[in-house]
Amino acid sequence: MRENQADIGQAVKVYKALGEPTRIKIALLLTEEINLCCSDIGERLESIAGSTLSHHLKQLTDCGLLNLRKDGTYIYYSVNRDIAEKYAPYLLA
Amino acid sequence: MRENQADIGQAVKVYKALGEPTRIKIALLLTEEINLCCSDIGERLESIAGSTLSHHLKQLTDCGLLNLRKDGTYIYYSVNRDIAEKYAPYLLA
DNA sequence: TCTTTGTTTCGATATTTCTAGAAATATAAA
DNA sequence: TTTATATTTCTAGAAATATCGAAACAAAGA
Repeated sequence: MRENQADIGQAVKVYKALGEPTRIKIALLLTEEINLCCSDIGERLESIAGSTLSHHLKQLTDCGLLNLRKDGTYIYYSVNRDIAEKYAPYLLA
Repeated sequence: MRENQADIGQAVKVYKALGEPTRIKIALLLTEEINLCCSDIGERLESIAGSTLSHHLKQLTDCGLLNLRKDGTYIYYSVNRDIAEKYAPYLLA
Protein backbone atom coordinates (compact mmCIF):
# COMPACT_ATOMS: atom_id res chain seq x y z
CA MET A 1 0.00 0.00 0.00
CA ARG A 2 1.05 3.56 -0.56
CA GLU A 3 2.18 6.06 2.02
CA ASN A 4 -1.00 8.08 1.79
CA GLN A 5 -2.86 5.10 3.15
CA ALA A 6 -1.62 6.38 6.49
CA ASP A 7 -4.18 9.15 6.77
CA ILE A 8 -6.96 7.29 5.09
CA GLY A 9 -8.86 7.89 8.33
CA GLN A 10 -9.00 11.61 7.76
CA ALA A 11 -9.79 11.13 4.08
CA VAL A 12 -12.78 8.98 4.97
CA LYS A 13 -13.97 11.59 7.46
CA VAL A 14 -13.61 14.43 4.98
CA TYR A 15 -15.40 12.54 2.22
CA LYS A 16 -18.12 11.34 4.55
CA ALA A 17 -18.64 14.94 5.63
CA LEU A 18 -18.90 16.11 2.02
CA GLY A 19 -21.09 13.20 0.94
CA GLU A 20 -24.28 14.83 2.18
CA PRO A 21 -26.13 17.62 0.35
CA THR A 22 -26.55 20.03 3.25
CA ARG A 23 -22.93 19.75 4.30
CA ILE A 24 -21.44 20.20 0.86
CA LYS A 25 -23.65 23.26 0.44
CA ILE A 26 -22.27 24.65 3.68
CA ALA A 27 -18.72 24.00 2.51
CA LEU A 28 -19.38 25.70 -0.84
CA LEU A 29 -21.09 28.59 0.90
CA LEU A 30 -18.03 29.13 3.04
CA THR A 31 -15.72 29.23 0.05
CA GLU A 32 -17.76 32.15 -1.28
CA GLU A 33 -18.49 34.07 1.87
CA ILE A 34 -16.11 34.12 4.75
CA ASN A 35 -16.93 34.99 8.30
CA LEU A 36 -20.32 33.41 8.53
CA CYS A 37 -21.54 32.27 11.89
CA CYS A 38 -23.83 29.35 12.59
CA SER A 39 -27.02 31.37 12.35
CA ASP A 40 -25.86 33.15 9.19
CA ILE A 41 -25.41 29.77 7.58
CA GLY A 42 -28.80 28.68 8.83
CA GLU A 43 -30.40 31.68 7.14
CA ARG A 44 -28.81 30.80 3.82
CA LEU A 45 -30.14 27.26 3.90
CA GLU A 46 -33.81 26.55 3.75
CA SER A 47 -35.52 25.70 6.98
CA ILE A 48 -33.03 23.79 9.02
CA ALA A 49 -33.20 23.33 12.78
CA GLY A 50 -30.36 24.81 14.77
CA SER A 51 -29.59 21.46 16.30
CA THR A 52 -29.34 19.87 12.88
CA LEU A 53 -27.06 22.60 11.65
CA SER A 54 -24.86 22.24 14.70
CA HIS A 55 -24.57 18.53 14.01
CA HIS A 56 -23.46 19.15 10.44
CA LEU A 57 -20.97 21.85 11.41
CA LYS A 58 -19.46 19.52 13.95
CA GLN A 59 -18.74 16.92 11.32
CA LEU A 60 -17.23 19.49 9.01
CA THR A 61 -14.96 20.81 11.75
CA ASP A 62 -14.12 17.40 13.22
CA CYS A 63 -12.70 16.24 9.91
CA GLY A 64 -10.58 19.38 9.66
CA LEU A 65 -12.34 20.92 6.70
CA LEU A 66 -13.64 23.93 8.61
CA ASN A 67 -11.87 26.21 11.04
CA LEU A 68 -13.77 28.11 13.65
CA ARG A 69 -13.12 31.35 15.43
CA LYS A 70 -15.04 32.26 18.52
CA ASP A 71 -15.96 35.87 19.01
CA GLY A 72 -18.20 36.47 21.96
CA THR A 73 -21.45 34.68 21.46
CA TYR A 74 -20.73 33.98 17.83
CA ILE A 75 -18.68 31.30 16.17
CA TYR A 76 -17.37 32.14 12.73
CA TYR A 77 -16.53 29.36 10.31
CA SER A 78 -14.11 29.27 7.43
CA VAL A 79 -12.77 26.65 5.05
CA ASN A 80 -9.39 25.20 5.89
CA ARG A 81 -7.84 25.63 2.49
CA ASP A 82 -4.99 23.20 3.08
CA ILE A 83 -7.39 20.38 3.81
CA ALA A 84 -9.71 21.37 1.00
CA GLU A 85 -6.83 21.47 -1.47
CA LYS A 86 -5.55 18.11 -0.34
CA TYR A 87 -8.79 16.20 -0.43
CA ALA A 88 -11.36 18.21 -2.37
CA PRO A 89 -10.03 21.14 -4.39
CA TYR A 90 -13.32 20.94 -6.22
CA LEU A 91 -14.66 23.07 -3.39
CA LEU A 92 -12.29 25.89 -4.26
CA ALA A 93 -12.70 25.77 -8.03
CA MET B 1 -24.41 30.39 -5.88
CA ARG B 2 -21.55 29.44 -8.09
CA GLU B 3 -21.72 27.60 -11.37
CA ASN B 4 -20.22 24.46 -9.94
CA GLN B 5 -23.29 24.13 -7.78
CA ALA B 6 -24.83 22.70 -10.94
CA ASP B 7 -23.23 19.30 -10.58
CA ILE B 8 -23.34 19.20 -6.83
CA GLY B 9 -25.33 15.99 -7.28
CA GLN B 10 -22.40 14.13 -8.73
CA ALA B 11 -20.06 15.64 -6.15
CA VAL B 12 -22.26 14.34 -3.34
CA LYS B 13 -22.35 10.90 -4.93
CA VAL B 14 -18.59 10.77 -5.39
CA TYR B 15 -17.89 11.93 -1.85
CA LYS B 16 -20.50 9.60 -0.39
CA ALA B 17 -18.86 6.75 -2.26
CA LEU B 18 -15.43 7.68 -0.91
CA GLY B 19 -16.67 8.30 2.62
CA GLU B 20 -16.54 4.64 3.57
CA PRO B 21 -13.35 2.76 4.46
CA THR B 22 -13.83 -0.23 2.20
CA ARG B 23 -14.70 1.85 -0.81
CA ILE B 24 -11.86 4.30 -0.48
CA LYS B 25 -9.51 1.32 -0.13
CA ILE B 26 -10.89 -0.08 -3.36
CA ALA B 27 -10.37 3.26 -5.09
CA LEU B 28 -6.80 3.52 -3.82
CA LEU B 29 -6.14 -0.07 -4.80
CA LEU B 30 -7.25 0.66 -8.33
CA THR B 31 -4.95 3.64 -8.65
CA GLU B 32 -2.04 1.32 -7.91
CA GLU B 33 -3.03 -1.77 -9.81
CA ILE B 34 -5.02 -1.61 -12.97
CA ASN B 35 -7.02 -4.40 -14.49
CA LEU B 36 -8.36 -5.93 -11.33
CA CYS B 37 -11.60 -7.80 -11.47
CA CYS B 38 -14.16 -8.09 -8.70
CA SER B 39 -12.68 -11.24 -7.22
CA ASP B 40 -9.12 -9.86 -7.43
CA ILE B 41 -10.27 -6.92 -5.36
CA GLY B 42 -11.99 -9.24 -2.93
CA GLU B 43 -8.74 -11.12 -2.40
CA ARG B 44 -6.92 -7.92 -1.54
CA LEU B 45 -9.46 -6.93 1.08
CA GLU B 46 -9.93 -8.94 4.20
CA SER B 47 -12.92 -11.20 4.36
CA ILE B 48 -15.64 -9.50 2.46
CA ALA B 49 -18.65 -11.24 1.00
CA GLY B 50 -18.99 -11.15 -2.75
CA SER B 51 -22.40 -9.54 -2.50
CA THR B 52 -21.04 -6.79 -0.27
CA LEU B 53 -18.19 -6.13 -2.65
CA SER B 54 -20.57 -5.97 -5.57
CA HIS B 55 -22.63 -3.41 -3.72
CA HIS B 56 -19.58 -1.22 -3.10
CA LEU B 57 -18.38 -1.48 -6.66
CA LYS B 58 -21.77 -0.44 -7.89
CA GLN B 59 -21.65 2.77 -5.89
CA LEU B 60 -18.16 3.53 -7.11
CA THR B 61 -19.18 3.02 -10.72
CA ASP B 62 -22.56 4.73 -10.42
CA CYS B 63 -20.94 7.97 -9.29
CA GLY B 64 -18.54 7.80 -12.23
CA LEU B 65 -15.38 7.21 -10.28
CA LEU B 66 -14.75 3.76 -11.69
CA ASN B 67 -14.90 2.52 -15.24
CA LEU B 68 -15.56 -1.09 -16.02
CA ARG B 69 -14.62 -3.27 -18.92
CA LYS B 70 -16.29 -6.61 -19.45
CA ASP B 71 -14.19 -9.43 -20.77
CA GLY B 72 -15.98 -12.72 -20.85
CA THR B 73 -16.91 -13.72 -17.35
CA TYR B 74 -14.69 -11.07 -15.82
CA ILE B 75 -15.30 -7.40 -15.20
CA TYR B 76 -12.21 -5.26 -14.91
CA TYR B 77 -12.33 -2.01 -13.01
CA SER B 78 -10.24 1.10 -13.37
CA VAL B 79 -10.28 4.61 -11.95
CA ASN B 80 -11.79 7.30 -14.14
CA ARG B 81 -8.98 9.80 -13.87
CA ASP B 82 -11.01 12.77 -15.04
CA ILE B 83 -13.53 12.31 -12.27
CA ALA B 84 -10.84 11.56 -9.72
CA GLU B 85 -8.91 14.67 -10.68
CA LYS B 86 -11.98 16.83 -10.55
CA TYR B 87 -13.30 15.71 -7.19
CA ALA B 88 -10.59 13.81 -5.36
CA PRO B 89 -7.08 14.09 -6.80
CA TYR B 90 -5.96 12.85 -3.41
CA LEU B 91 -6.62 9.39 -4.81
CA LEU B 92 -4.00 9.87 -7.51
CA ALA B 93 -1.34 11.49 -5.34
C1' DT C 1 -25.46 -30.73 -21.38
C1' DC C 2 -23.35 -30.33 -17.01
C1' DT C 3 -20.10 -28.05 -14.10
C1' DT C 4 -17.37 -24.44 -12.56
C1' DT C 5 -16.31 -19.76 -11.80
C1' DG C 6 -17.48 -14.76 -11.53
C1' DT C 7 -20.86 -11.47 -10.47
C1' DT C 8 -25.42 -9.61 -9.24
C1' DT C 9 -29.94 -9.55 -7.06
C1' DC C 10 -32.96 -10.55 -3.26
C1' DG C 11 -34.28 -10.71 1.51
C1' DA C 12 -33.29 -9.91 6.13
C1' DT C 13 -30.98 -7.83 10.00
C1' DA C 14 -27.89 -4.67 12.41
C1' DT C 15 -25.94 -0.33 12.48
C1' DT C 16 -25.47 4.36 11.27
C1' DT C 17 -27.13 8.75 10.07
C1' DC C 18 -30.43 12.57 9.56
C1' DT C 19 -33.58 15.36 11.63
C1' DA C 20 -35.94 17.97 15.04
C1' DG C 21 -37.68 19.44 19.69
C1' DA C 22 -36.54 20.25 24.38
C1' DA C 23 -33.29 21.31 27.61
C1' DA C 24 -28.78 23.06 28.74
C1' DT C 25 -24.81 26.18 28.28
C1' DA C 26 -22.51 30.57 27.08
C1' DT C 27 -22.10 35.28 26.23
C1' DA C 28 -23.75 39.89 25.94
C1' DA C 29 -26.83 43.52 26.98
C1' DA C 30 -30.53 45.87 29.57
C1' DT D 1 -29.95 39.93 37.92
C1' DT D 2 -32.93 39.27 34.28
C1' DT D 3 -33.51 38.86 29.40
C1' DA D 4 -32.26 37.78 24.87
C1' DT D 5 -29.53 35.56 21.47
C1' DA D 6 -26.27 31.91 19.81
C1' DT D 7 -24.93 27.37 20.02
C1' DT D 8 -24.63 22.64 21.82
C1' DT D 9 -26.24 18.40 23.98
C1' DC D 10 -29.69 15.00 24.80
C1' DT D 11 -33.23 12.06 23.22
C1' DA D 12 -35.89 9.70 20.01
C1' DG D 13 -38.05 8.44 15.67
C1' DA D 14 -37.46 7.85 10.70
C1' DA D 15 -34.70 6.91 6.91
C1' DA D 16 -30.57 5.26 4.84
C1' DT D 17 -26.74 2.13 4.68
C1' DA D 18 -23.70 -2.01 5.46
C1' DT D 19 -23.44 -6.64 5.67
C1' DC D 20 -24.27 -11.35 4.71
C1' DG D 21 -26.29 -15.81 2.88
C1' DA D 22 -28.97 -17.79 -0.55
C1' DA D 23 -30.57 -17.78 -4.94
C1' DA D 24 -30.17 -16.25 -9.62
C1' DC D 25 -27.72 -15.05 -13.74
C1' DA D 26 -23.80 -15.17 -17.13
C1' DA D 27 -20.00 -17.01 -19.50
C1' DA D 28 -16.51 -20.52 -20.24
C1' DG D 29 -14.99 -25.07 -20.51
C1' DA D 30 -15.28 -30.26 -19.96
